[in-house]
Amino acid sequence: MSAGATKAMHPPRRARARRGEGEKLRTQIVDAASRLLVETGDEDAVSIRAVADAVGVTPPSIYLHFADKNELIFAVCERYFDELDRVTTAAAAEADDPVESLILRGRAYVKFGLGNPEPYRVLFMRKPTDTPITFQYEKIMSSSAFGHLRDAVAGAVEAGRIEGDPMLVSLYLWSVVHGITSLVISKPSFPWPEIDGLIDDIVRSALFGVIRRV
Amino acid sequence: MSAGATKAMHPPRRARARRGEGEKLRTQIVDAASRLLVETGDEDAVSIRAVADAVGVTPPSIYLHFADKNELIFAVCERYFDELDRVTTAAAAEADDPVESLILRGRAYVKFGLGNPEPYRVLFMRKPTDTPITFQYEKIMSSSAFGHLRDAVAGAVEAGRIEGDPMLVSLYLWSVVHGITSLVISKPSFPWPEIDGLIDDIVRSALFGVIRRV
DNA sequence: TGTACATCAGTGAACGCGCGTTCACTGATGTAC
DNA sequence: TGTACATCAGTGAACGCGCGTTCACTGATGTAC
Repeated sequence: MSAGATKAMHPPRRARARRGEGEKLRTQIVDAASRLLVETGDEDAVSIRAVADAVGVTPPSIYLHFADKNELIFAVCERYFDELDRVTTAAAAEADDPVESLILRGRAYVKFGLGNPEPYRVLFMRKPTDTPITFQYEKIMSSSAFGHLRDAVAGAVEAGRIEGDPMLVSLYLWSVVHGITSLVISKPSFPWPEIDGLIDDIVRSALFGVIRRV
Repeated sequence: MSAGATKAMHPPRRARARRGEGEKLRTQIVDAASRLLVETGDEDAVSIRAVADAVGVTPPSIYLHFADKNELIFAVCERYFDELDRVTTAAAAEADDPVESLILRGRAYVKFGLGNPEPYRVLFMRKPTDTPITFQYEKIMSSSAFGHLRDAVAGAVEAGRIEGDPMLVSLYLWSVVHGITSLVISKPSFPWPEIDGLIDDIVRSALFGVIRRV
């Protein structure tokens, strides 16, 4: 047994950035943290030490770019939040009909969550912390992704396809897609039916209801 | 400054149980853990040490009744899970009409969650752990509270008031109530409308849909 | 063209913390004789 | 009625762990003169 082989293998030390390129490390840190979050599927695995190790630097280097761990996690969140907005917007654009577009948007939301369960958990299922950062994050929440949903709903209401207050309907639809997403993430061993069919069924039920009309 | 006053005040040491009454401690431990969970609103605050302290015993005593921390948390979960089943069943019994009964059941579910946010989080928003215990818990999941919902939905379908597969409709309704409950718990700083009205609106939308019928 | 120097991009070692868990033990209490 | 003893219900002290964070430092690199 050769000495050192039993110890954890470190990736090669990262080459020091050239002068004026110190900001490169920041991006690499966020990259590594995102990768760790997805690969381990465990927020707790994204520790300062683990991230530093993944990048190939020492833990104190993280503090050259982030005031504390929260700020790093927040940077990771921001990325996935933007990505969620992108995929739902893209999906919604696939249909001209406002109702069909909402269905596509809902489906894309759930699929994003199930495809990125740990990021989704961090974004929407975590305990709210008491930092000002989190407050900003809440502001983001109420702008992009949710804002686009609200606009789409408002359009459907104006077109006479949906009835109700656009804000309330949007909160309702968000609840539905978040509900199934977070349940499947939290309870993978529950005997779920085939997932694509389930998503479709739920999104349609949300719009059309389940009451039998006589 | 009197010596000792600056240290954390310990509650009086618990009197040792009489012979044959060792099981009393078990109940007291679960009581204390539940209380801690609710009072601190933070699962992480429910540590072996904190629970032992709250009961008035030393940490190793916990291991006289629970194999590990997981088993203790599970005992606490079981309690709240039973309570959830109780309150939803009671609420549903308040109406004869099957649809109205479902509305009451849904409302009670959300109110239970918002009234016990940290227990609700532990029950339904946690990461699934890989212990056999958790598997049992999943079995419980599929029995009592969810089982009662499914029975109620099946009844409404048989009565011709609701259409669809009872299992799918139940999953759908669960998604809706879980969705709004968990969002409000996770995002308290989101600009929610008045909560009772919101719950009612969402539960009704879930049943009747939001599509305008021409 | 050469050299002193400020600056930048990090490093190495350590801090204190609270955690779950283990292990050998103790002292009160009921029971057998 | 008295005493030895097994059992029960705990205790006290310690273990190793990984964590976030801090602090004084180093060594390469570009720039001014």
